[in-house]
Formats: sequence, structure tokens, C-alpha cells
Amino acid sequence: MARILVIDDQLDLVALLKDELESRGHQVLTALDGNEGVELAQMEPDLIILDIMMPGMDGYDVCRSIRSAVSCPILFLSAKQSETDRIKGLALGGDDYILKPFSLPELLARVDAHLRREKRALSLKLGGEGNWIRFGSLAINLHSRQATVEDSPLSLTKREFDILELLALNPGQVFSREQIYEKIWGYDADGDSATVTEHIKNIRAKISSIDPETQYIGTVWGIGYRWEKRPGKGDGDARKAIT
Amino acid sequence: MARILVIDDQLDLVALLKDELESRGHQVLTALDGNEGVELAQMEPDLIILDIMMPGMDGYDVCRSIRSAVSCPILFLSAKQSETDRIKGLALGGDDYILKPFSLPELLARVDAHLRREKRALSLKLGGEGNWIRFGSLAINLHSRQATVEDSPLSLTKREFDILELLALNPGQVFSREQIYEKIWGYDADGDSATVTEHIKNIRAKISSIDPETQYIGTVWGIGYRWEKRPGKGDGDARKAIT
DNA sequence: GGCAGAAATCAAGAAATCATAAAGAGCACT
DNA sequence: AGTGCTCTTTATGATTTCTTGATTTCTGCC
Repeated sequence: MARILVIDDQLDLVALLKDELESRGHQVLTALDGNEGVELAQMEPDLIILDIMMPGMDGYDVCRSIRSAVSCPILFLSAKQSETDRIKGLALGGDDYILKPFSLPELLARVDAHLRREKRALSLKLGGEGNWIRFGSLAINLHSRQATVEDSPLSLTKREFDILELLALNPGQVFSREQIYEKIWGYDADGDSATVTEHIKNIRAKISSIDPETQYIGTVWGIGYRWEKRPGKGDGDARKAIT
Repeated sequence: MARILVIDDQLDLVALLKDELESRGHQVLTALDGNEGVELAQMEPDLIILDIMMPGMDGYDVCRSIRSAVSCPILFLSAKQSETDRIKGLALGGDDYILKPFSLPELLARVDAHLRREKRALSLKLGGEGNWIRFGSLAINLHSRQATVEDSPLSLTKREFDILELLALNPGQVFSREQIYEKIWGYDADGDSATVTEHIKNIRAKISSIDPETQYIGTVWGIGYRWEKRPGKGDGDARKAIT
């Protein structure tokens, strides 16, 4: 469901949280110290649970160094009871501050609340239930997972929709096969990113069965694919036109 | 700054919060019971502080009835210490649960944290693309790996883009062929840096097909190439000027 | 003006990457 | 178990890009 990063030097606690969160269907990354945590924060987790008291780089340090790059909610975990500590944590860019020892159900509830909110904020931005997000002649409804081109419905499979969503929601941005694979299959999936190529082909085929004129998904040679904001026509060589 | 709705039947507490929040620049709406709260929630506040124990419609009821319509964060305020109450509040769509009596600075810090997060979530997704770096009439977008000269798109191959990026991001700095080769192909690549020459040629050709007037990439005789901060005109008299 | 070294140009072959097709594996639903 | 759909893998051919070496042009200097 979500990717959660747990950073804590207490092995037993990390194991407990990992178990519980995984049993709820989440993917859990764990780090046993601050440095490792900063590393793993690059994996774009959806939420971070961060212990404050750790040897070496403490939770505050970790938060400081990742906050600018990572926009997900950060939950501090700490035995520090003092009010100033709590305020410090929140002021540094934390989103919640949970006292140790904590109640596991409450922690889980808070995690859910944060994830739910993140999702809410996203869907607010992207349009709610009945809302279609439009990209030129493509329209996507994230809620019903439907897509249309020129108002004709596309019948996309799950993976195809995932890929289309990723590309269309980030118009213009280039994604390598590997990036696409990792984002959709998960960072630890083992498989060949060549399968991405195949899906791209199928998506293109489905789109062009409706609109053969326009090339929506562009190939960036040697790099990957991108959703063309201003799609090129026909057999698609914006390139030639330019050169 | 933000519009905050406070729903609580304790008049003194409401007044206190209103004062504090307003002194921090927020606009504060107040409601003294559940029904009034539901009414005011129509005003699209950015955040709601909601007491649980109120006569008549309690905080849970309020939350239930507005949650579907209001997407902003809801902070529960309650004297109920029990874990199940806290979990209930969070499960109903609340985003935080603060025990009474609370520390005012902490409450304010939490309010800030929630507002900050909301802002973060909104500004983030979708609407990126703004990452064009401009160098005079050249613009480069690292996300989409596109470059334009005088707003006309350049269609560059992978290596060409890499080289252009290296040069343009360090305007004025001279790079030898070997440096360019090493930076882009990797320190352990085996090959002839003469190929750099060829790519430079191609980049120049593509640029001058759009803007034949200006020389962007200068040759530093015996040394290498550099991006001209103040490009020389025409068929390359920049060179003389440089040497 | 002529010379040597450096850079630019050109063309063609080599290498890398992508598109396509086709077949096999996995999965859910009967 | 059988069917149908989706997903994955593999192989092949087509295309683009990169590289290389020969050749020409340019630069700085005598």
C-alpha cells in the first residue's frame, strides 16, 4: 500500500514496527542509524518514522538533512518528554511527535491518518471522485482508473494504467525504463525493465487506435520515455523537424 | 495566513486560541457547538481544531458529518485519555489528537506543522515543469532533458545534451576534451576524446540552425571549449577575442 | 608566405537502443 | 482443471546514435 521508512537504533522496535506495518500491507524500509536513514530516504518513501535519540546522527539531524528533498510526512518517535523537544521536532519539519513508550495501535492509527491525509491532499489537487484530469485530449480519472482519448475510453490493463498515470501526471519529465519499473513494480522487484518497453508499446497501440495522428508518449533516445506536453504529429519526428 | 476554525464549547479556551492564532496572522472562525461548527465548516477553512466533548453533537459527530466535504486537517482536542478514544478520533478522519490540558506552544507548533504540510502537498504534485534554467537565450530543463535556443526547441541526442549541460551549467569555465570525456563517459571509459570534437560540432550545427548569428560554444585554442557567457557574434570571431 | 600543431569537417562503419512480434508463464474466474 | 486475460520474457530486425580515421581548414608562429 505505502512505502514506509523506519529509522531507529533499537533493533527490536524496528522489527516490531516492520512486522506490524508489513502485516497491514505496507512496504517497509528500515535503517538502524541516521546515515543509513538519510540514504534510504532517497527511495521516496510515503512516510518516515524517525527516532530522535540515536547515536551519531540523531533524528533532528536526519530530519534537517532530508526535509528539503523529501516531502512525505515525518513522525518523530522519542522518549523525550519535554515540551521544547516536541516543539523542536515539529518546527524542524516533522509532522507528528509520538512519545515512547507508545501504544502500538495508536501509532498505527496515526500512520494511517497521515497516509490518508497525504492521499486526500493529492486527490484534492488531482481532482476528486468524479473529476477527470485533462492533458490535452487525454483525460484520466484516478479514482475509477479510467482514461479517455478524445472522449473515447481506453481499455487499459492495470500496469498500463499505472505507467500512463506516471507519465501523464508528470508531463515532460523523462523517466528511464528503470525508474518506471522501480516506481511501479517497487524498488525491490526483480525483473527485467524490458517489460516496460512492451507495455509502452501496448499503450501506444491502444491510444493510436483512437487517435492515430498524435504521438503522446515520446521516446528519449538513450534515456527513456516522457509524456509530450505538446504532442508531435504522426510518425512522430518532432526530431527531424527540428534538426 | 490561514483560515482556522475552532470548535469548542469552552468559551475561555476558544478565546485564548483565537487570540493566539490571530496574533500569528491567521484568520480564526469560532463555533461554540457542533451544529455551528458544521455550518462554519462550509467556509472552507484550512484547518479545524475540534473539541470532542461537547453537549449535543460531539466532536466525533462533527467530524463524521464534515469529513466528506472538507479535506483540510482536523485536530481533535480532548480530555479523554483513553487510547481507544484517540484511535477512534484518528480513524474517523482526524489528523491529530491532542490531550487536554495541552501545552499552548505545542498546539501552535502542531497547527503550524499541519498547515505547512498541507501547503507542501499542494505545491508539490503537478505543476513541476518549472525547472528551466536560462542562460541568455538558451534554456535547459534537466527534468525533461530539453533545451531551447530563443524558445525554439533543440533536438539533442543524449551525449549532446550531456555536453551542453556540462558547458552551460559552468559558463565561462574551460573544459579540455579529456575533461569533458571523463565527466560524461566516466573516468574508466576507454575511447578517444576526439569524439568530443565531433559532438561539439554537431551541437554547434544544431544551435546555429536556429540562431546563426551567435556563437555560444567557444574554442579555446590548445585547451578546450567553454560556454560563452557573453556570446560572440558571427563566424566565430569570438575566438580571436578570447585568445 | 610557409610550417606544424590543433581543430573542424566528412563519411562510413560499429555499437547501442528501441520497436515489434511471438511465445511462454502466471493468475483469476469459471 | 480449463479458459481467457494480463504480464513477462526472449528473439529479431530496424533505427538512431556514437565512434573512428582520413582529410581539410584554421591558428599561431617563424
